[in-house]
Amino acid sequence: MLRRLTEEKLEEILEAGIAEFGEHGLAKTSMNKIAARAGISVGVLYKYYEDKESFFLACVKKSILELDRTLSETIQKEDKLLQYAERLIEALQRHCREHPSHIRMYHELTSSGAAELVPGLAQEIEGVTARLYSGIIDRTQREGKIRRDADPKLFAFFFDNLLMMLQFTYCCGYYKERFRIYCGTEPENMDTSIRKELLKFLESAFTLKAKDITH
Amino acid sequence: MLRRLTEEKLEEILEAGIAEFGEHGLAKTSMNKIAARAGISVGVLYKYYEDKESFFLACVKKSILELDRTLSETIQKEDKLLQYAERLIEALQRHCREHPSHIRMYHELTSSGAAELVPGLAQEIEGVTARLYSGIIDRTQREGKIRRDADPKLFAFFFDNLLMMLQFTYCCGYYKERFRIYCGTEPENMDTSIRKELLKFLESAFTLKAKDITH
Amino acid sequence: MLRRLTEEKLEEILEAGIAEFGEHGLAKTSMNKIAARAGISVGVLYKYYEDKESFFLACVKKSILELDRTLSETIQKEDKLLQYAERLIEALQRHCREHPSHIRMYHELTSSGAAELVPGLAQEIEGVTARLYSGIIDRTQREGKIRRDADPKLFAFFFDNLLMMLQFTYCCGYYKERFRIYCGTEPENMDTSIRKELLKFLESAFTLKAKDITH
Amino acid sequence: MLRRLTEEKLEEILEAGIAEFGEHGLAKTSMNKIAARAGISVGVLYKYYEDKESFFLACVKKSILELDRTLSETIQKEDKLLQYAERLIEALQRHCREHPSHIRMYHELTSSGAAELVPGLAQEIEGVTARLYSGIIDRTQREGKIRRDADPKLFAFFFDNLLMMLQFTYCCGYYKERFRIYCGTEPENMDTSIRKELLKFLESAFTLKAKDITH
DNA sequence: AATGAATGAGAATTCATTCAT
DNA sequence: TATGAATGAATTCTCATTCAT
Repeated sequence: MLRRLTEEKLEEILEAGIAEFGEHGLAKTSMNKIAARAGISVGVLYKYYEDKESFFLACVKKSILELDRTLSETIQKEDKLLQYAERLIEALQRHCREHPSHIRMYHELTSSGAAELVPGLAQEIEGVTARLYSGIIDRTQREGKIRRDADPKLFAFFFDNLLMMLQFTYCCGYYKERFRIYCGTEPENMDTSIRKELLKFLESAFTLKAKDITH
Repeated sequence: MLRRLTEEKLEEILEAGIAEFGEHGLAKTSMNKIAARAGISVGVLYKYYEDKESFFLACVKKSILELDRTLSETIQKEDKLLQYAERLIEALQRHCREHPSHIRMYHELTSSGAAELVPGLAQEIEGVTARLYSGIIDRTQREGKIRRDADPKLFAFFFDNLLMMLQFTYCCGYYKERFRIYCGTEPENMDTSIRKELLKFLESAFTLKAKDITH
Repeated sequence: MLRRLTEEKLEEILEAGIAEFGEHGLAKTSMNKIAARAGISVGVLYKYYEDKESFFLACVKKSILELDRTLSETIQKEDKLLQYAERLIEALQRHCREHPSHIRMYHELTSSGAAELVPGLAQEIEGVTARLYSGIIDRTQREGKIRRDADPKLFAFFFDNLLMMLQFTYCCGYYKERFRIYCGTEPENMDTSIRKELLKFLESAFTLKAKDITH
Repeated sequence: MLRRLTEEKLEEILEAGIAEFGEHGLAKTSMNKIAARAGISVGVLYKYYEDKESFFLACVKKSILELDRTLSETIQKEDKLLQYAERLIEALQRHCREHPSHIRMYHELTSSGAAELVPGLAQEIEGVTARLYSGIIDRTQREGKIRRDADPKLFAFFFDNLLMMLQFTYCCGYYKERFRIYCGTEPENMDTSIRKELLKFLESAFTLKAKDITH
C-alpha cells in the first residue's frame, strides 16, 4: 500500500470520515462528501482504502486508538479502584466534549449496519479495557475490598457498561434525549453531578457492606 | 371498508419489518425485501404505511409495546426494589430470547441513521420506564433503604443503563462479541450467573453500608 | 357492453374524469382518484371502459359533444358571417366560463401524451366545424363579400385557429398567463373588449377593401 | 474542474430531451430513456440537472432560445408590418421543418402536465414577442395604416395566436391531422399557399378599408 | 354486479466505484 | 499520481389493472 499522503493529510481525511460517519451513520454517509470535506478527490480515498467499509474501519480504529491514548495517559498506575474510576469518568467526560463524533462512530459500529465488520474488531477494541478492568477489580477483590462472592469479570463488565452508556449519553442523539427525560436537562449541564453520582453508585456497588464485614 | 389484511398478516408484516430493520438498519433495509419476506407486494406496504419511515416507526412502536406488555405483566405492584429488579431481569432475559430482533430494532433506533425520527419518540418510549424507576428508587430511598445522598433520578438512570446494556448484550452482534471477550462465552450460556451477579451488583449499589447506618 | 349505470351516474363519472384530466393531464391523472371523485369504485370504471385511455377518449367525446350542442343551439341558420362569428364568440365565452375543464381536456387531447389516440378522433371532432366554417366562408365569398383570391378552406382554418386560441386563453394556465402578458389582466376581465376586438379583426380580415372593390 | 461533457455532447443531450419530451410529454418521458437516447448514463443527467423538471426547463429554454435566434436573425429592422409578417412566417416555416420537436416541446409546456412550471416561464418566453408585436402594430396604427379603433395589444395577440397555431399545425400530431381535415393534405405540401393565404388574411385584417379611409 | 385490496412493472433518483485524462 | 466525470445497479414509491369476496 502506498503511503504518499502526509501524516496530517491522512489525519484530516480520517477526521472527515469520523465526522460524517458520526453524523449520518455508515449507510447514509457518502464517500463523495467525505472526500469533499477532506478536500481531496474520491480517487485518493479509493487509492488508500479498498472500499467504503474498510475506510469506515480505519475511522473506527483511529477513533478507538485516540480514546485509548487519552485514557491510558490519565490513569497510569492508579491504585485504588474508586480513584481510578473517578479519573476515568473525568477523562471520558472530557473526551466526549472534545470528540463527540468519535463516540458516535463507535456507536455506529455497534449497530447492525456494520454487522459483517464486527468479528475480530470487537476483540481489538474491547480486549484491552476488558482485561484492564477485570484485573483491577480482581485485585481489589483479593485485597478484600469487594464482596467475596462477586464475579470480577461480570462486575468489570457491568462497570464498563455504565461507562459505555455514559459516553453515548453525552454524544448520541437518542441517548441525550433519553437523559433529558430522566433529568430534565442536557447531560452537559450536569457534568459534576453525573460524575459524583456515578461514583457514589459505583462506590456503593463495589464497597463491602456491614453484613459482609461481619463474616 | 374491507380489510383484507387480517390481524395476523399485519403482525407478520411488522415482524418481517422488525427482523429486516434489526438485521440491516433503517437505511440499508429495502422495502421490497421486507415485502418479499412478509410474502406480500410492496404496494400493500405503501397502502398501509405512508413511507419507509412511518413503517419503521410502526415497527418500533410494535416492538416497544410488546416489551412494555411483557414487563408490566411481570412486575405488578412489586414491593421491594431488589425483588422488582430480579423479576425485571428475568423478564428481559426471556424477552431477549424470544424476540431478539425487537431489541436489535430498538438499538437501531438509537443510531444516527434514525436521527430525524428521534424527537418525541424517545419521550414515548423511555418516559414510562423513567418515571417508574425513578419512583421506585425515590420511595425506597425515603424508606431509608438507600443512601440519603443519592440522586434518585440519576440512580434510576444508571439502573436503566445497566438493563439496556443487558438487552443489547443478548441481542446485538457487537455487544455479544464484547461479552464473550469479558466472559469467554455467549451470554445465553450464563443466564443464571448474569442475573445473579447483576443482582449482587445492584444490591450492593442500592443497599446502605455500615457507615451510612451510623448516621 | 353492460349499461346498468343510470344516465346521471355515467354523467357524473365522465364529469369527474373531465375535471381530473383537465386539472392534471392524461398522464398525471389517477384512475383511483377519478373513481373516488365520482363516488364509485375503480372496478366500475374498468367494467365500462377498457383502460385509462378509452376512458379518456370517452371524456373527450363527451366534452366535445357538449360544446357542439352549445354551439349548434346558438348559431342556427345564421345568415351573415360576422353575425355568425359574434354569436359563436359569445357562445364560446359562455362555454369557457361554465366548463373550463372541458376545454382543458380538449387541449390535453392535442398534446403528445395522447398521440396514439389521435388518428380518427380529430376527424370526428373537427370534421363538423371544418365543413361548417368552410361552407359559410365559401358562400360569403361567392356572394362577393370576401376577396375573390382568398382560399375559403384556409380562411376557415385561420378563423377556427383564432377561436381555438380564444378558448385556450380562457381555460388553460399557460395561455391565460400569456394573455396577461399581452393585456395586463385576466381574460375574464375583458370579455367584452376581447369579443369586440376579435370581431373587428375578423371583420377587417373578411371584408373587401377599397381596391378589391374596384376590381 | 474538468468538463468532460463537451459543448456538442450537451447539445446532444438537450436535443434528446427535447425529442422525448416532445414525443411523450413531461410526465410520460423517462429520464432513463432520455439518457439512453443521448448515449449517456442517467447519472450524467443528474449531475448536470437537479431533477427531471429542471432538465425539462433547460430543454424548453434551449428550444425557445433557438427559435428566438432564428427569428431575430430574420427580421432585423423590418419596416412594414406585412413584410415583417412575411419574413416571420417564412422563418417559422423553416424552423418548423428543421426543429419540429422544439415546437412540440413548446406545446407540451402549455399543457396542464407542466402547470407548476408555468409561472414566470411564460413571461420569459412570451414577453419579448408580445412587446415586439404590440410595438410594431402600435406604430403601424399611428402611421394611420390600421383602423384607428383597433386595440393594438389585442390585435398583436390575435396575430401571435395565428402564428402559434401555424407552428403547432406543422409540428404537432393532432393539429396536423386537423389541418388535413381542412385542406385534405399535409401542411408541408402547402407551404407556399399557407404562407400566401395567411398573409392575405393578415393583410386584410390589418389594412384600412374603404369606409375607414373616408373618415 | 360492485367493491377496493392486492399486485408488480416502471419511473425518478442516489451513490459506491471505476478509469480516462 | 491525482482527479472527478461517468457509470449503472439498487432503492423508494406510484398507480393502472386484476380478481377474490
